[in-house]
Amino acid sequence: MKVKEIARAAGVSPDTVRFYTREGLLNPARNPDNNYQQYDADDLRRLRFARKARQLGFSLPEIRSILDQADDHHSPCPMVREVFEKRLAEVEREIAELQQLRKRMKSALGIWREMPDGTPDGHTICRLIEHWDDMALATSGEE
Amino acid sequence: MKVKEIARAAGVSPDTVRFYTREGLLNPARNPDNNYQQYDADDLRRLRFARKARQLGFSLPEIRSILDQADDHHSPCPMVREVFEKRLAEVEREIAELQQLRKRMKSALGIWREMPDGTPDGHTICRLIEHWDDMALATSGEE
DNA sequence: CTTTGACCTGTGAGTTGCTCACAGGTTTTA
DNA sequence: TAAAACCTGTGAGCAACTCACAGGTCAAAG
Repeated sequence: MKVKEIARAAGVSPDTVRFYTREGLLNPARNPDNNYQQYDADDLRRLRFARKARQLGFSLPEIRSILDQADDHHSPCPMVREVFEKRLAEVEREIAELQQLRKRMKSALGIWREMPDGTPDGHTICRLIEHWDDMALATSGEE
Repeated sequence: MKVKEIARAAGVSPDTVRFYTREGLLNPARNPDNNYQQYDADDLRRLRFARKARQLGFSLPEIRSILDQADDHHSPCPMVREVFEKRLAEVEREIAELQQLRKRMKSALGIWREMPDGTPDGHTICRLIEHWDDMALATSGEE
């Protein structure tokens, strides 16, 4: 398979395929005639795995190390579980944060809507953001 | 106020203050003696506004234009409301996505825990990610 | 047989919102 | 008076791509 073909098969852009190749996640062979990259079914599996892992929040270095360990045929990935659980906790934190944010935004919008003139204009909103002083919200505990 | 002072007053790092200054969000005067930046109360208000707006998801260019318009004393920000509502929709989409993700992750973890050997190891998880084929999940509709 | 168009190659830069590092000037403190 | 702590501007680094560029290759059409 050439770049475009594997890209299509995995549902990503050719640029992404090239990028992953650069980053060492994919190790295609070469066509000696024209020096084109030649991906095989295993590359496709790796690529698909990578995409799924990305969706779960794994970073490219993490994915690469998982893939590399799997390649070495010895204990595939003892760190994966840990990362997975860490990621889950992170996702939950993100959700909580966003829900807080949504609540604030909606209530602001509600307040604005109830205001004398009906729909609030940008002017009003500017002032409200400016005086939005009860906004402690997830800024302190960044990592 | 000098950099460190305003930074502290707004709860950000001096680097951020400098960055915002570079980007034109803050227009401090200069101490002619030593060429140090001199921020005043207005800068502090701008900075605080900027931080709050950032937390609401406004981009720096957006914030700058809001601030600039407010400076010009003419109609401060008619686009703000629109951006605000767009942002709210986005937040809700993100929440939905993350909740989907969490559901998947938890159910996977649940399945793994129920498995014969009790706690799943990395090995198992690798395979499961690999075969996680029902994962259509918010990948298609990126923007 | 040549030309067009679609594909391939590698590399380098742009994106966002900071953060960090560097080299040197200034001010404060001991 | 010398060290520590601050200030200055600038340039690079981060993540995960995406896009652009200049040039090589290939299939089919004229």
